[in-house]
Amino acid sequence: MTKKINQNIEEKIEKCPVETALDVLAGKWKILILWYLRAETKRFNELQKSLPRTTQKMLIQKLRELEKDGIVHREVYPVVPPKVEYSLTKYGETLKPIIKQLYLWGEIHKNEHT
Amino acid sequence: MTKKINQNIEEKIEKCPVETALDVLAGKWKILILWYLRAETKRFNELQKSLPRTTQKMLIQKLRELEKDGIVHREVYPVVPPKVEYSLTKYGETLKPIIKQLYLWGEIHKNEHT
DNA sequence: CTGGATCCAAAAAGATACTG
DNA sequence: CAGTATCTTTTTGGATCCAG
Repeated sequence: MTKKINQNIEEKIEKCPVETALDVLAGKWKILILWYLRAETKRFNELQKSLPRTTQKMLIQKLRELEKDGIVHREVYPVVPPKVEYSLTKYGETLKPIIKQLYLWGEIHKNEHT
Repeated sequence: MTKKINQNIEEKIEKCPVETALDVLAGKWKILILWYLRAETKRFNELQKSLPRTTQKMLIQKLRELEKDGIVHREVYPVVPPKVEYSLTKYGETLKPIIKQLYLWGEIHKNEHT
């Protein structure tokens, strides 16, 4: 236990802050998921429609990782048919400026990039 | 009727600007490479030292991709021993605000992230 | 029907040895 | 010093099946 903690501390010391952010955001589709959750809570199938190029499996997988990292909140309603809503946590909200910069860049350069 | 159909088509066809940015930045280590090139030209082995947790192969592979996308410039000096320098292009410089936001976020949250 | 799990193939990333 | 070549591991993609 102590060994593991020390390992983590060591890693953190030499780790660049940019890498800290990437630890949370790396992984395909994650940033895009946050983008679509930026303003509102969404049901699972709404997210699926927003991300037509991903698969159900990947979406679930990435949502679980984001949930684990405390970025996304998952609310299950015990109803029939099933209903699950996803939203940003307070912590997740702090990522918005990053997403916004990505959006701004994309807006400007979308025509240059085939 | 027609209106609704058009709306749906638009939504499906149009790519979100965030995705445009991710097209260029996705891929492990890419953003970190840009971070280390943000202020200065670096030789290949300097980059390797800056990114101790990546492998030579990945570094080369990602540098090639960034070069292909016009973000990084590769300058080869025909000397012995070989010397290759990497730097941001003008286009690459436009990504700096994104990197800066990632840095700022990491600075603030590096201690919260277990 | 919605949300999720499982199996298998493909692609990306990692480790390591070798070269001009 | 700056790469290649090759092999193993991890991540992602697709299809299909399951529970309520």
